[in-house]
Amino acid sequence: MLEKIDIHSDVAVFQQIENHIQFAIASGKLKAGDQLPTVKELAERLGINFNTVGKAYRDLDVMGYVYSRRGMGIFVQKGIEAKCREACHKAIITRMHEVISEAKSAGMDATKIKAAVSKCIASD
Amino acid sequence: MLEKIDIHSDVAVFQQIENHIQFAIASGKLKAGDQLPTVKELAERLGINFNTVGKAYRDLDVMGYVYSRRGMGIFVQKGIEAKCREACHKAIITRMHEVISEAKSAGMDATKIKAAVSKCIASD
Amino acid sequence: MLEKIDIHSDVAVFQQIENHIQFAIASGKLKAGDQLPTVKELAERLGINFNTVGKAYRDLDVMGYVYSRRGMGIFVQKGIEAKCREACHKAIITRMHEVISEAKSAGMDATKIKAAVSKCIASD
Amino acid sequence: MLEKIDIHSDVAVFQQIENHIQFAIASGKLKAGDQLPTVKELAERLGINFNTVGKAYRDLDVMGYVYSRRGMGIFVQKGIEAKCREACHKAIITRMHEVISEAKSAGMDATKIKAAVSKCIASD
DNA sequence: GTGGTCTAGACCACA
DNA sequence: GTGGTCTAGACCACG
Repeated sequence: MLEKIDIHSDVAVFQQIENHIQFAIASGKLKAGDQLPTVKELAERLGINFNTVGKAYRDLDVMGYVYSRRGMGIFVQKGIEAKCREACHKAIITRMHEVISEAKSAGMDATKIKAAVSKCIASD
Repeated sequence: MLEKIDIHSDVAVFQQIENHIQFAIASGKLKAGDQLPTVKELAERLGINFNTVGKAYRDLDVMGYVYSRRGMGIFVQKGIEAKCREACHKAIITRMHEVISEAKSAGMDATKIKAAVSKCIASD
Repeated sequence: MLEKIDIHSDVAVFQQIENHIQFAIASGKLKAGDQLPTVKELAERLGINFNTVGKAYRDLDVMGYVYSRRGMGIFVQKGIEAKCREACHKAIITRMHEVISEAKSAGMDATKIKAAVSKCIASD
Repeated sequence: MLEKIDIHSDVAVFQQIENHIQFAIASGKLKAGDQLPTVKELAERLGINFNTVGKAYRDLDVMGYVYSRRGMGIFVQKGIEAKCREACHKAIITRMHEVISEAKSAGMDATKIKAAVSKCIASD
C-alpha cells in the first residue's frame, strides 16, 4: 500500500496520501494502533520531500484519524474505523452524485450511465 | 442554465462555466449559432469577476466549441455537437472510473456501488 | 488585532495565529464574510514567513472557520460563530480544569484558587 | 500517585512526570528523604520508555528537588518544600493568567469565568 | 496580486 | 531516529 502516487495528477500529492490512508482505514487494511511508515521512509519510498508526507500526516491527525507521538511515530487512532468508513463512503457518494449529475446534463440517459458503471466496475 | 455556480467548490469557477456550456452543447440545449450571454452580463448574474467568465469563453474558443465576433458576441460553433458530446462522455467516464476505483479502495463492493449509483440516478 | 505574536513562546506561531482568529470570531470581532489579512501582508506585519501564516489559514479552513478563494483571499465562513464560540469556550474550560486540578495537587485550596482567579481577572 | 499519565496529551510525558513529583512535594505527599520509584519500575508501570523517566528524574535533580545515590536510588532533597511549593504556585498562577486572558479574548466575561472556575473546583 | 503546493534544509523536542 | 516548526524560495492556478 501507499505505493501508487501520481506526481502529475491534478490532485495534490499530500491529498493522495491522505486519501490512501483514509481508504486503508475504512477498508480495514490499516487497523487501530497500527504504525504508519515514518515520514522520512515514506518520502524516500515515494521520491518526494518529507515535508509533504508530514503535511498529510498532520492533516490526518487534525482530522482525528491518527495520532502522533514525538520520537515514536504516527499511529492509527482507536475507535474511528466506523467514522472513517462512513466519511469516506459519504464523500465518494457525493462525488458520484456530481458525476452522474454531469452525465445527465451531458445527455446520457440512465441506461447508458448504468452500462458505463458496470463496465467501470468490471475493468478496474 | 448557467445559474448554478458553487464558489465553495474545489472545482474552479471558470471550469464550472466551461463544463456547463460543454454539457449544454452536448445535450442539445445549446445549438449551433446560439449566442452565449455576454461576459459582463454573465459575470454580473453569477456575482463573479468578469475575467473569470472571459477565461472560460476564451478556453471554449480555443477548444473550437464557440467563436467570437467583435462587437457581436460569442456564438456556438457549427458542426461540433457530435465531437463535443463524445468528449464530454469520455471525460465523464474517466471520472467515473476514478470514483469507482476509490469506492473499491474504501471497501465498497460491486453490489453496494451499483445500489449507490441507482440511488443517485433516481434522486438527481 | 493579530499584532501580538510571541516568537519565543512555547506555543507555535501558527498556533497563536489560529487561536487569535478563533477568539476573534468567537467574540464577534470577526464577522461572517469578513476578509482576513492576506497571507503576505500578515506575514510581513508579524515579521514571519508567509508559509507560517498560510499554514494557520489552511488549518482554519480545514476546521471550517474560514474558506479561501484563490486569487481572492480568505474569508470568515458564514454561520459558524456559535460553533466557534462553543468550541473555544469548551477548550478553555478544559484547560481551566487542568490548571485547577494541578493547583489542587500542588496543595492550593478552593479559597486560595478563587482569590488567585479574582486577582487574574482584575489585573489582565 | 504517578499513575495518571496521558500519552495523548500535548504536554510531554517527561513533563507530566516532573509536574506530578513537584506537586507531590509541594503538597507534602512526598517528604524530604522519601525514595522515588526506580526509573525501570516507573517506566514499566506507566508503559513508557525508561529514557523518558530518566530525563524527568535528571531534570528534577538539576532543579535541586531530588538527589540520586548510585546503587541506592533517587530521594527527595531536604529543605526544599517551601521553595518547591512557591515555584509550583507561581507556575500555576502564570498559566491561570494565560487561560483567563484567552477566556476574555474569546468573549467570556468575569461572571462567566468565575462560574466556570467554581464548577471546575467543585467537580474535580 | 491572491492563495496552494512542493522542495530543501535548518533547528528543536522527544524517546 | 522520531516528528514538529519555521524559513526561503520556486512554480502554479486563479482572478
